[in-house]
Amino acid sequence: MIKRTHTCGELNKSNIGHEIHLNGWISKSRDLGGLIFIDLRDRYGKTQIVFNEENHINAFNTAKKLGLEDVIGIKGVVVARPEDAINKDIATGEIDVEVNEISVYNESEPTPFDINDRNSAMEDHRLRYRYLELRTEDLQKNFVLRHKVTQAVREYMSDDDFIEVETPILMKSTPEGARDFLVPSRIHQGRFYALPQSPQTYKQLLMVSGFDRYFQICKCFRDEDFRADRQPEFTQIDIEMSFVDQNDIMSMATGLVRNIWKKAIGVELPSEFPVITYHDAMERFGSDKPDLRFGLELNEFSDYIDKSDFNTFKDIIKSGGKVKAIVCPNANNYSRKVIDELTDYLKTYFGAKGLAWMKYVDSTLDGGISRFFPDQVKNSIISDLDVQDNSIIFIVGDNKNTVYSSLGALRLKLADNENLIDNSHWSPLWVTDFPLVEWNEEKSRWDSLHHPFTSPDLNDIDLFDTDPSKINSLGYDIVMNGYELGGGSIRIHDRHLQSKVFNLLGIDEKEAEEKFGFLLGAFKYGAPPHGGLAFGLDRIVMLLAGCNQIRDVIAFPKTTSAMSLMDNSPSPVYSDQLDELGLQIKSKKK
RNA sequence: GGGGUGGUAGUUCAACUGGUUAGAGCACCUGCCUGUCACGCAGGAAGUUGCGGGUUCGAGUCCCGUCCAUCCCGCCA
Repeated sequence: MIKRTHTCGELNKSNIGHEIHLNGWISKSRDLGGLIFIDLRDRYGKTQIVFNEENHINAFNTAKKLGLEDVIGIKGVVVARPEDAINKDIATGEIDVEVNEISVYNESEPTPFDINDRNSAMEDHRLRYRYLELRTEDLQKNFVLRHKVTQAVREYMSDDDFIEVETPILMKSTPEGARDFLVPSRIHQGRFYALPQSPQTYKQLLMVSGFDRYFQICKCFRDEDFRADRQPEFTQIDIEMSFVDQNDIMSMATGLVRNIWKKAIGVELPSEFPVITYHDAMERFGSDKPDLRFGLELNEFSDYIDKSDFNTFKDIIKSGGKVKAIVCPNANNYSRKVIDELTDYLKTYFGAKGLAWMKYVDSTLDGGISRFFPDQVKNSIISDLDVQDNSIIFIVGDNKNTVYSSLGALRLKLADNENLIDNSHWSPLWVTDFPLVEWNEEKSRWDSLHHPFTSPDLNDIDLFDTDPSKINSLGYDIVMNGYELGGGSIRIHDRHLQSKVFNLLGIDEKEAEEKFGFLLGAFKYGAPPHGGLAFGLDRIVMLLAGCNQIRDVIAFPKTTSAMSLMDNSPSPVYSDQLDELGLQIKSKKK
């Protein structure tokens, strides 16, 4: 083998005259007859190597037969390019390597798509040949970035006295929350492990063990339906601390995020991130993960409805609903057709019953539902909401959640339409004061908003018996540009409080003992006050890389139906394997 | 579980209102070419139109079913 003395990204004028060796893949070849130019590529860059019929006939004849993506090693001499042949676009563009010896390690069949152009094939095709897609410059960049992020995390955490502890991948199944991936036990037939949805209980136990400051970069598994930013297995940066309050955790995590952004992409984030309550986030942005890179805030509109003749909305308010409005510029962009499309979008996806509107053009509030408002009320709307000329006001009235979700979605869509989002801008924030529980209509019970170990605000204990919906939790989410980067909470470390919460959630003592007995047991023996949070690593890298799908930063991702197209998993297994596990497959339901 | 979009040569796409032998770029094969870098020129091979049914004289095109991919809603403590 010809071992490389340099990579394909580093030779330049200073190497002229040197005898060097390179290894790499053939990225492009240009055969001019007696002269062949080849772009040789490795993960560091590309170097143009030249085969000349007159100088080195053996190497030349070998090169004649080469195809794209063949892997070769060469020996040659670095030479300056003629003045008019210099390529300023690449780092190695001032030199060539004149090849005098070549060794072909592996010839490539024609590749299923063009390695120089990642978009030269559809995604399912690229996923089938993921190892080739990973050869593309785009993806190589993403994984270098991902490495920088994990390095930045380990450096920051380690410098701050955190230690990384691994927790089990085979653990106890707890049917709360997401659906578990189950693993059958051979030794204990009929029993199952679950893959962790997160190391939540383990990290709390590590606090009881006195580890004080723990972190881990670990895989988590959730068997739910998938999206552009959700995979069945994903990576969390998992963190837990003892003897701290919410502010301690938030300031540590702010520092971590700042360090990641600085080390990975050289961006200085502000030393403190804005903090907004869950209630305000929903009221102002219709989302618990608002994108603060632009305005278009939601405005309260009920007062104007009260003074109008618009009975539909009046009735909604009477029955406990809400009416809110967004003021959007460039009313001239919103023809009847466009408005209808927006309406359909909100109806289809967010359960809105309609989308009301009025336009403010030439100092007149007109069109849509404007005729229901007396002039005086129109004037208040214009001044209160600071409506500029050529604006359109979109109004939704419905139950609280529908108003939030539909106007929250409309806000994002309008920002996109109006090009209001500065993609070079980073806008982090904390969202705090989440409700502890929410009412599950379907199952007629209270569900945790975060998880059952989240501490309620101790000032709200009285509300357990009066109005559980008003109990705040000591939970917090960190949000960047409209994506949830992570979240966490102060945990309950007191058995009695934990029982109280279980009780509220309808988990009786027997069930609690069965599911979480090991954790409750640990709390008998000196559990320190503790809390923590977890970040979605994939999502962080996705944002830093400027991608909008998480698959672009996971080396071997699965499809939205949780298939691995490359190795065809999940796949059937031999009946022997099932027998050993004591399992039998039911015939598929039709 | 529900909705949208897509599936045609190795690949990316085209093919009007259902109508001749389903076309083009890149890749591939053959030949020519000593300064290319999207090299150029000449020629060639390459198709179960995702799959299964149906309507029709005739289906890539229309209808029904199904599979796959993707985006979204539900779901994701």
